[in-house]
Amino acid sequence: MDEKTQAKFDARARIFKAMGHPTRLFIVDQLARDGQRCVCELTEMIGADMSTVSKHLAVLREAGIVRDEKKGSQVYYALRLPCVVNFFDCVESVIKCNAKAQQELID
Amino acid sequence: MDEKTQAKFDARARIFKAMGHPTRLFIVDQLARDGQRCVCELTEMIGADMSTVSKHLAVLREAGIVRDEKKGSQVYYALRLPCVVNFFDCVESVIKCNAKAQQELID
DNA sequence: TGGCGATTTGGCTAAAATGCCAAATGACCA
DNA sequence: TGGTCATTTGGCATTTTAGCCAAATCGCCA
Repeated sequence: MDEKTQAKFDARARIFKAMGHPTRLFIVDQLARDGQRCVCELTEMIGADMSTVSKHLAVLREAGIVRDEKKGSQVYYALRLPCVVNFFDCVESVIKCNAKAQQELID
Repeated sequence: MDEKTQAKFDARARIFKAMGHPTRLFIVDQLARDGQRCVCELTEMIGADMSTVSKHLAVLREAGIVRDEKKGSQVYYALRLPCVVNFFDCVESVIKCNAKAQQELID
């Protein structure tokens, strides 16, 4: 694999890696539904330490998946590109397909 | 986050995590193009140890993204659901959007 | 200005992911 | 059957991630 190809797949992988955590996917899902949420709202929904949620948000931000906007002392996050939601349909198909294959092993 | 929600996002995250590595994305891309490839072909394209490639393929297989088929002494891998390729369009948009934002910082 | 609430950052430990080598397994052919 | 090629598995060192606490920032209002 040449250097350019490597760089291309590195960049792509960074996006997937950023989505590859249940808490971060939950955040993406929430933002897709509600448009925007502040850190404290997300923290309450998730039920983890706020510093943990803040770090997850930083991962998403650094990957370019979300953007942040300060409003007074609060910081609101929103999806930068709504298309990331399209991922979920296919992911659900994979999960369904997995479940079906599991079932067939049992039958 | 209740237990059921947690499980749902765990399952989703597993798929993204499996795609979250440049070598594995390269494999997915190749399989999307060529339909199927054996381990030795992929190993040569990637230029890593065959055991490393085999382990990456195992990650994709366990996530349900690829399936394997033995043909004699070789093992061919293929995408289980072609829709995963749709991911790439949006990922490219995010990358383009990131590049644009970077550019604007410089200007 | 002092203090409070919201958020981020630093630091630390435990867990998971990577990638190589070496060894085991499996299929095939002489 | 012995040998060889393709693949997987085990083991190990190194790096990266995750999540908590404590401390530092930042904005705002009395």
